[in-house]
Amino acid sequence: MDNKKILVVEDDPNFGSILKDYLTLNEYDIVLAKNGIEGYEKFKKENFDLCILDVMMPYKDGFTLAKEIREKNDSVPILFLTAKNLKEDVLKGFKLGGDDYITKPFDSDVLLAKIKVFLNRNQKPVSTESTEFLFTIGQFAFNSKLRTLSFSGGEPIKLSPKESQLLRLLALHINDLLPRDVALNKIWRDDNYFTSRSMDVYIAKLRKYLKEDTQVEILNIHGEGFRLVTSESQG
Amino acid sequence: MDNKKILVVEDDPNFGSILKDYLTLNEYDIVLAKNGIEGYEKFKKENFDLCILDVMMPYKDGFTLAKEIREKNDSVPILFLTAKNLKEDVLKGFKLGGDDYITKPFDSDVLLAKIKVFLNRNQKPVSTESTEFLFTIGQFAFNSKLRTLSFSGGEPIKLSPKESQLLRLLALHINDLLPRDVALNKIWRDDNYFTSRSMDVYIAKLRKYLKEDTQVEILNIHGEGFRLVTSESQG
DNA sequence: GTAACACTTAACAATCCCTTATGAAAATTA
DNA sequence: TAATTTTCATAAGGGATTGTTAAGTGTTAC
Repeated sequence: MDNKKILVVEDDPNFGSILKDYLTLNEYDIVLAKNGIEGYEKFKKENFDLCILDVMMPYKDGFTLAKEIREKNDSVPILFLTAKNLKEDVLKGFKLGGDDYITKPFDSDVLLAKIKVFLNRNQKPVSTESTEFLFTIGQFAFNSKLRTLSFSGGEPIKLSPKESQLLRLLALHINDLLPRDVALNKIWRDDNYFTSRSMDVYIAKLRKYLKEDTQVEILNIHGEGFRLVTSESQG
Repeated sequence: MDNKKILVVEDDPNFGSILKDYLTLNEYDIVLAKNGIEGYEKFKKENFDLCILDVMMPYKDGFTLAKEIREKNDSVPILFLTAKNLKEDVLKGFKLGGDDYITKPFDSDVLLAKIKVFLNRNQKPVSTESTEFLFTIGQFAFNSKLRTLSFSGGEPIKLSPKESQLLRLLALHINDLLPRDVALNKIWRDDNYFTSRSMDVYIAKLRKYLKEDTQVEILNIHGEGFRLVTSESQG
C-alpha cells in the first residue's frame, strides 16, 4: 500500500526536518519546502493528499500559498501551523479554505490524529478511479489493482505485488522501451546490482505467465531495458 | 437548500440555549439535548449533518455518546466541546471517531468556521447513508442494520456488530478490493498489528458463515486487503 | 452472581513474496 | 576467437502476511 503524500511548508529548517522525520516515521511520504514559493512549485509538480503550511514565512506566507493551492485544487485538505493564536488569523485561514489550525508548540500525537481525520475524510469514492488499472495485453486482461491476469476470459491467476507493478509499467510503455533504471527506481526504489538481478527474476516470471499467448512477449534490449510487444507490431 | 441539521448535546442549560440561539441565527437547525442519554435518543430519531458534544456531562459523557453514535453512523462529523484541554482527552476524542476538539471558552466565529469545514467535507446527502443496509450476496440476504444473514430464504443467523460492519464494507466493495487500512480505519478506528489480526479473525468468521454458498468467497489480496466475490465474476 | 456474548490476544500452521545464489546462454567488446 | 558483460531460468532460504482455532478479558442481560 502506498503511503499518503504530504506537503510540508516550513521555513524553520530545524523544525521542518524534525517534523519531516517524525511524519516519515509514521508512514507518510513527506515533501518538505522551505518557503511559500518553493512550496507552490512542489505542489504543482505532484499530487498530495494533504498540505501542512506554516503561516509565518518570508517571501510568501502560508495564507497566500493556501489561496494559490485552492485555486489549483479545491479539495486537498490544508492544515495551518503557527505560533500565533489570534482569532483573526484563525478565521482568515478558514476563509481561505484551510481545514484546521494547529498552534505551536503543539503535541505531535494531536497532529497525527488530525492528519488521520482529514486523510480519511478525503477518501475518493471508488468510481472516480476509473480504469487506470485495467489493461489489455494481447488476449490477456490485466487488472493491476486486483493483481489478476486472465487469458481470453479464463480463470484469472494472481500476481504478486512486484509482478503486478512490473507488468503495469511494461503495459504503460507497451511496444516501447521500458528502461531498466526507470523500472528499478519506480518499483525497487534503488538501482544496483541486486535489484537489477531481482528484476530479471520478475521478467522471467512474467514471461512464463504470458507464454500462453504466442503473440505477446517481453523482449530485452541489451543494456537498455525491456519491451512488452504484442502481435505483429514488433518493428 | 434546507438548513443543515446539528445535534447539540450540552448539560449547562444557559450555555446550551445561547449556543442554540446563536447557531439558529446562522441558519442551522439545532436540536438540543441536555445529556448523553437524551442526546442518543434524539440522534436515533433523526438524521443529523453534524454533532457537537460536550465532554463533561452527568450520566453519560460525550465520549461514551460519541462511541454510540459512531456505532450507528460512521460518517457524521463529531465535534467535542470541553473546558479541558488535556492531551489524553483530545486523543481519546479522536480515537472514538471525533473529528475535532474545541475548548471552552471558545470564540463563536471559530466554532462557526469549523462547523462549515466539516459540513462541506461531508457532502453526501443525509439520505444515502441510511438506506444502504440491504445487500444481496450470492444466495444470501444480508441486513446490516438488523445484523441478520439468511441463506436462500432460510432462517437468518445473527451477526455481531463487528461481523456486520465488516461484511457491510465488503459488500459495498463487492467484487472489488476492500483495502485493509480502509476497513481498519472505518471499523476499528486504528491501524496496527493487533487490530489487523483482529480483522483476520473476523474474516475467518465471515468465511465460515458464507461457506454455505459455494459461489461466494472472500479472497485475500496479499498485503492489500480482501475481496468479496460472487460466482464467476472474478475477472 | 453467573451465563451469554463480543471482542481481543495468543499460538502455530500455511502461504506468499522477495531476494540471493547458481550456472548457463546470449550479446558485446577486444 | 576469446574475454567480458549482460541476461536467462530455476531453485533455495528466510521474512512477512494470513488462516484458523482457542484462550483470555470485559461487558451485558437475566
